[in-house]
Amino acid sequence: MLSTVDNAMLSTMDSQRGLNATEAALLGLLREEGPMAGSQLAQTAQTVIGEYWNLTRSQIYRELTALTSGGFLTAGPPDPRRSRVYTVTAAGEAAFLEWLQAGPADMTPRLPLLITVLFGADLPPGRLAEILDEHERRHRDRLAEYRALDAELIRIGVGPYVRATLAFGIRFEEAVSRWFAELPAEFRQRDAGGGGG
Amino acid sequence: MLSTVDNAMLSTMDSQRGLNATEAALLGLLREEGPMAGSQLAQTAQTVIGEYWNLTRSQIYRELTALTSGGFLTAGPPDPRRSRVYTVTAAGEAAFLEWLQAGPADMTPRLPLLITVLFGADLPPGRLAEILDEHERRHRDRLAEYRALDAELIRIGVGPYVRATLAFGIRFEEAVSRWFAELPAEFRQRDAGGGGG
DNA sequence: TGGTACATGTAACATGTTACATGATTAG
DNA sequence: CTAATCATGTAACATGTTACATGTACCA
Repeated sequence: MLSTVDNAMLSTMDSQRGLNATEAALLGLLREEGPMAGSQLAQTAQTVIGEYWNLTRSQIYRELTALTSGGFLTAGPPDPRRSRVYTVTAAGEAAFLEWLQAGPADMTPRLPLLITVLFGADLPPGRLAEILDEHERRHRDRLAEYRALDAELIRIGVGPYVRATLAFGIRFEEAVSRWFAELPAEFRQRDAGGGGG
Repeated sequence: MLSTVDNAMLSTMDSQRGLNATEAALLGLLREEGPMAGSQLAQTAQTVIGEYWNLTRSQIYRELTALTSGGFLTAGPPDPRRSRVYTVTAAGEAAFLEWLQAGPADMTPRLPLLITVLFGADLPPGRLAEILDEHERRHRDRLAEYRALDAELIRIGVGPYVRATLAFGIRFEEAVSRWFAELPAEFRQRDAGGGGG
């Protein structure tokens, strides 16, 4: 046996495994924006990648702990509110760059709305139209937000990489809007009579 | 105490909780296509909803077990390969219709490619172009498949609900293609010199 | 100085993914 | 009849989500 490290120890501080996309994103943000605490990172992540990468505060805290015990981060001393500032280590930087270099996975689609549409014939009259209207409104609002944000990003002279990710959001929402507009008219028929009974 | 049912019992056969989108989809498919075994259902699901709802065989088996113990399905006797045919019960049908009526959740985006693009400046020269080319190719292929499939669905006279879900896929892939085409030219620059080590 | 609302972090739970075990079919 | 391969199902693990506990700052 060359190594004296046992399995129990490895399970606590497994430094060797690759990152997942969430961990990579957090390391990348910490590296770029500088050291910060969990709650700040949560806010930053929501702003910067929230549009296309869903994550929760809880998840961030867990990942910070795991990344620290893996040697990818160091944690500063806790302040009065027991929050600590995390800093990317050399190993963390290497792991991040390795993840980046390896290339992203394919996306795994999750569109509950399309499940509803697929079984739309099983809905009572008018209900599908309600659902579609509601979702169409949300997407229209989001498209407007994205466009406003894009104008703002251009104004303050932000770089092409951030703008490219926002451009994706815009093209996506445009496609969704078009899809809504092209749906068969019968999908959008409200329950005309108010159906007594 | 009005009820004599204790907690241990509820944890085994909790019939009351609502469905998630995966369970609803499985019930809907079983209801529409008729009773079938786990492996058949896995194939059917992949074909019918795989485009916009990612799921694995394992997940299907687990959900079938859970739905059965919840009273939403009944399982037939096992055949030589210990596969059983599952049938939707009245309670299962009610739960499915209830999920459908309540309306779908918003989608939670997960686009690893955009994480890579965001940090694209940290990649070695040419690597981002490679990654983009690879993903663009995959999406172009998928768009072609969807279009062929759409023509086929029209030919065999399939209903408007299924075609609406496919239409979403087509509009989405068109948007993705357009986004790729509009990316700044510098993102697509391959490593020209071959960079001597 | 007490109380209320909010911020922060934690732990339990639900879901999704990967890796394995088992047995049946088929080729030799 | 035996071995290899494939189909099917199971169980362990990783990740994501929800609900809770703790304490701090602000306000009366």
